[in-house]
Amino acid sequence: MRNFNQPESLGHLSGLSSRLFNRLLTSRFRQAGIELTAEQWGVLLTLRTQGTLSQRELTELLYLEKSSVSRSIQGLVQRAWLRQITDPQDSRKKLISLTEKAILIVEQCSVIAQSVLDDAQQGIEPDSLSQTRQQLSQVVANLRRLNQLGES
Amino acid sequence: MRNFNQPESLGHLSGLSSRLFNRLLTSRFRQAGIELTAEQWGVLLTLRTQGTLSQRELTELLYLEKSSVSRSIQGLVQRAWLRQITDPQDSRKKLISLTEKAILIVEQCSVIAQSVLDDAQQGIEPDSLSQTRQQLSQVVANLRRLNQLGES
DNA sequence: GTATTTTGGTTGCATATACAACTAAGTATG
DNA sequence: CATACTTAGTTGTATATGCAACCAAAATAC
Repeated sequence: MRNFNQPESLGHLSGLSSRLFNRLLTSRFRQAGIELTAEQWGVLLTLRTQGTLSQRELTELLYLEKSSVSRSIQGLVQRAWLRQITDPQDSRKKLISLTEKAILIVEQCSVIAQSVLDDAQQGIEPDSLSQTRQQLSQVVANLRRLNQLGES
Repeated sequence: MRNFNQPESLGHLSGLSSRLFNRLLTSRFRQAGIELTAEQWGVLLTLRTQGTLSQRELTELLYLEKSSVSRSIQGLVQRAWLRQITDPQDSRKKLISLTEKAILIVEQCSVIAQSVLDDAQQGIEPDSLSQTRQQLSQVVANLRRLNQLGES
């Protein structure tokens, strides 16, 4: 085992953190009467800030496989939170946008998401917090590059 | 939307980081001829450092639902990487331990996991890295507490 | 202008995860 | 001791995710 230390590794910590964030977020949505998973929330929020997007654009912004995005969208379309129309310019593309219903929900969910974030970051100095975000972004950038290398 | 900023939120960053870590880890395992997912690796490593554990103990260490652990173990037992024996003292409990085969694999995988970690952390000062780990641990602790509150 | 390649999406399949309902075994209460 | 409660695990169901194989439409090559 040498000096490999699981509980303190960034891989382990980020996984744990991600899972716990998602659990809390989903549970607070449910408390508010909104049946929405953390992942679906990510899709809705991205569309709210970016406007109409093709599925491919969503895969790049969320850094997910196209199949994952495809299925996530199927569910949200069924629940009438997303509209999916074929691009008249390019009939391969499907343009995804929020319905009016979803826009209202996103407003509510934003407040909840902010509360989760605030609660999770309790007791941490804003300065060191922004440094942490910066480091994590660097790690994410490194990993993106490394994952892409593997693909070629 | 006010000032809620998705791409920089810790929730989003940790999710992204976790997913990318797992992808890279799995892909390097595969390159080394080892069919092992990042999650299964977490189970094996925990057992390697902690020794024999009941499934309940594993759920606490990994902070997973008992059902997730149950299924993960089923797969690893089938592949003869884990032994699962009923506790003679308490026949509800199932004691899980690594097989000899798995111990050898864990050795190989430790090297790979360390390389992933090193590569991911490239370009970050060791000092700020340890600070980042500390902050993330604090966030995880906060989230654990908050999730538990919701349960009661 | 057809043939090939690339691109955008979907579907099949496997693992991961949570939650809820369930079973079996041990513990506690009267 | 019998009933109730608690604990350890499993199974059903739903979503999430990745990978590979596939389809259809667009772009490129010749």
